[in-house]
Amino acid sequence: MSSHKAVARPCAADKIRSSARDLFYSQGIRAVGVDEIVHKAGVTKPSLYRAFDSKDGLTTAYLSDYQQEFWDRIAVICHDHPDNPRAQLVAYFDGLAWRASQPGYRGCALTNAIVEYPEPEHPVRQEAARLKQQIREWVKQKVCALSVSDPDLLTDGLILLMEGTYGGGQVFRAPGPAAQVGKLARLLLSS
Amino acid sequence: MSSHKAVARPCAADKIRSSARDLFYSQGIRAVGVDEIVHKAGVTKPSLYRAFDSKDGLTTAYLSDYQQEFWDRIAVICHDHPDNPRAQLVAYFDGLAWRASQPGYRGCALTNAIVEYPEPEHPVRQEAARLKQQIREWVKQKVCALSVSDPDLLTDGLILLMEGTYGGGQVFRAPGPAAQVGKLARLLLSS
DNA sequence: GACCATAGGTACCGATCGGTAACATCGTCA
DNA sequence: TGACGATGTTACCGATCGGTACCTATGGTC
Repeated sequence: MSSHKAVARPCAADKIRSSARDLFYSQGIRAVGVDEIVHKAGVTKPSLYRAFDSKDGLTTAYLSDYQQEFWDRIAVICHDHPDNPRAQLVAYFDGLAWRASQPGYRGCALTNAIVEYPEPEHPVRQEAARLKQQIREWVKQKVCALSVSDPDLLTDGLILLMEGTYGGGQVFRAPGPAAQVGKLARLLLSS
Repeated sequence: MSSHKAVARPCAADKIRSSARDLFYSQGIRAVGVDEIVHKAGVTKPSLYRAFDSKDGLTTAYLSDYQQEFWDRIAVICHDHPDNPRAQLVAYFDGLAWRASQPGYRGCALTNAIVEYPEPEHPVRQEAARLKQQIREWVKQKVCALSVSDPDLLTDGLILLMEGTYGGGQVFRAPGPAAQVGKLARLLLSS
């Protein structure tokens, strides 16, 4: 990647990505203007449009960055529980329950983006849906390694628990139903 | 209410509420301008601002209308399954699974509004959160009438399944995990 | 018919939006 | 030194946003 040099002196594009990541996640995509993004990043608007072709282009980059954070968490979990898909799934849901109980939790950036961009042909929505499908397939793969009676139903149940936490974590004040998602995932996994 | 006369000659406010309901739900609140709303309603902008003090005021009215549709569905279900809270819950989740599998499904208007308006003090968000709390209490009340071992955990599980269906129904193409929410609710109810 | 409240229509406002043109400045490396 | 690529500066564009002033038409009451 481009991390060992970029950390020392982050270029404008990186500062913009970081600024957009924080603002888009906490305030929503449509609610944040490009002026606010470049101001927080300490750069100017032409720098944004030199690195990204449009606000939509920056938004898809934001979704990609957010998804990378997901895979980073998964990598840590898989490292902590090697060759134990059940423990990996449980660890993810325990971490999710914790994050969803923190102040400022705003759910999943991909789901939120799909809510904000309902048009099926919109590039932001298509990218978010594509990345979501990858998550679904990761869960399905882990469930299939469990040799349960109905892996498809269990996968669907875990996905609904995840999405429910993304939504319920924003909707209800802590401690909300999202705090119990670890227990509920265990319940589903053992039935 | 104001239905028996309003149907014969719907006043401007009613036409605006109906137009806003369709546009806000299908395209999102921030994505729809007041010009589009009044154009679809066949009225003009001053009529909107005579009936509502602002777009936010119209939006909270939209959320209230949407919530009423929820209570109407609940009323039908309770009429179909009197004195049987378990059957009432199951019937709701079966209906939800069906709706979430229809084309154009966009989840819950209240949850979507909270995603679109993350600021805690925003009146739209506060109204949506207030109405959501009513739903949570309805579920809790039904679950408590069931005399199960851990009613709080079951309530949280059912809420997460609901919210998961709202999100997952938009994110994944049919047939997605949302289609299984009826089975999964039964599974949770019998454990 | 005189009167009045309510609703609709036309035209417009200032602010903000995403996006761009043209030019100055800086650091790096040959 | 000189050339170059990346960034900063300033000013601007057309479109769209939420919201409003002003006038006219309508319907009911006395």
